[in-house]
Amino acid sequence: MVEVQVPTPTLERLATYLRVLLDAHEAGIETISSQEMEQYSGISAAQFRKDLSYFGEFGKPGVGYSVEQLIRCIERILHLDHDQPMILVGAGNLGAALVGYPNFRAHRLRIAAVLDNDFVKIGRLFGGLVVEDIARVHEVNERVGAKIAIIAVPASSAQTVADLLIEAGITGILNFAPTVLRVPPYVHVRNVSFLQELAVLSYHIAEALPSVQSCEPQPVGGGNGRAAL
Amino acid sequence: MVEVQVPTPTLERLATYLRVLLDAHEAGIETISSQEMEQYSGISAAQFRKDLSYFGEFGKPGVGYSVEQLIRCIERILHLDHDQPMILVGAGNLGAALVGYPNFRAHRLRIAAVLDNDFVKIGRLFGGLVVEDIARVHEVNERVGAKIAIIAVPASSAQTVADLLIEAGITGILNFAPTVLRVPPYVHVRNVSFLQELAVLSYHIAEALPSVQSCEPQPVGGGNGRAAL
DNA sequence: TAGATTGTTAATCGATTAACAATC
DNA sequence: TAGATTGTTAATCGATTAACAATC
Repeated sequence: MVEVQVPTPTLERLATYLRVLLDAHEAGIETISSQEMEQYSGISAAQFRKDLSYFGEFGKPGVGYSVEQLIRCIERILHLDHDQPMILVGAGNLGAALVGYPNFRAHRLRIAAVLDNDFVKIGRLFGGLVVEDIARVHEVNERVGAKIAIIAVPASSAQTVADLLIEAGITGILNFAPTVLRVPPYVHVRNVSFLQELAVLSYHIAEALPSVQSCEPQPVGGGNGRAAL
Repeated sequence: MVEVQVPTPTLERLATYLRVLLDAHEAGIETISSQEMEQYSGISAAQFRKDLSYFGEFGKPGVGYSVEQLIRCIERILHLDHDQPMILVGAGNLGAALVGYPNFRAHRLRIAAVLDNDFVKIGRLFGGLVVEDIARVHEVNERVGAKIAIIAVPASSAQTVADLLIEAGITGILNFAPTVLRVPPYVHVRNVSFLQELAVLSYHIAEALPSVQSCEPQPVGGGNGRAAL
């Protein structure tokens, strides 16, 4: 049997479908069609059906999908149907936002430990947890059994932290540090970069303006070393 | 002249190139080849050259790219070569992390105003800025002249906030609220969803396990209404 | 010059969209 | 049954990769 690799965009959309379905469930909607999903999610009906087709058949022709059952199925696909402990590294501003993030719980994601290397922070309470020493990550993870970790430290220490986490059994990393992590092939990394997102916006918003669209080609060396601005 | 639309993935990578180049510049490297860029960025040399080709010619065959000049070019392409004021909406945990985010400045991005609708927060200092009333966003933006805004409010109020921002002249939105924003076509939205990222990781880390890969098809109605777990 | 590396074209790959037979 | 909507296949679209002539 040839396993078809599920495209990453499909997985990303699955999370959106789940959110929309939870809202619909909340609103008392029991059945939903792919057409209605398109309206709520902004993702085309064809795309929705195609995405689900990677995992099985969940709808009934002429009727649609049971909201409740589809929620359960997507939760199972994404393994959000059981508690998922996570390790947070970095007890700074961003860490505080994450440890207090209210939406994790609905998806059974839970920050089970907070680590840092700052002795001023270690031992203190942080979002209801005692900050522990990153040097003891192995020991900590024997206790909490996390597979996923969140890196919310400066770029300069992100790689070191990643190495320690992987050694402690982490196989999925959500990386907020603006740096490329080098990890073994079995470890999955997802990067969140505010700067990248803002850079894309910055490009687009300016696009609407008069247009200094293309960058003046600037000869390397040879010339006077100044861009022809 | 047929304008070739620059692919979004290219724009995203541009931000990564810029970061790598700034690091290289910091390290005193003056010239860099696409091959070296591949090593530092994890993005293939061919991809790097292709990405740049949308904007012009920046290298010298046999030599490579001037780090300094390429930095200037990419900054210009992304319009990060001049100050960019931004409006932050939401003076909560996440807002605090954003307003204190140290990496914005290097890219000349600056949070110029913080808005909220909570009267307890309005008037208070928040990351060096006085929190202002979201209801006065138009007035505020006449002062700061932002084109980009960051939405860091609960999903329930995100759409209302977006509408107000757009009315106040915002054309680029970085949305942290887990909801699909409806905006006119000229407004660009980038969504950051921690939950989505974690959901993708959750899928992958479990993939390595024994394999409950595919979700048991669950008939809609008809049956006993229970998944065959 | 010879070696290195660019910018670009063509080939490949993968994801999205459209269409429709199957089915409730 | 007739109408609606699914799951899937084929067509389209777009992005990535590989290859190489041009050029420093």
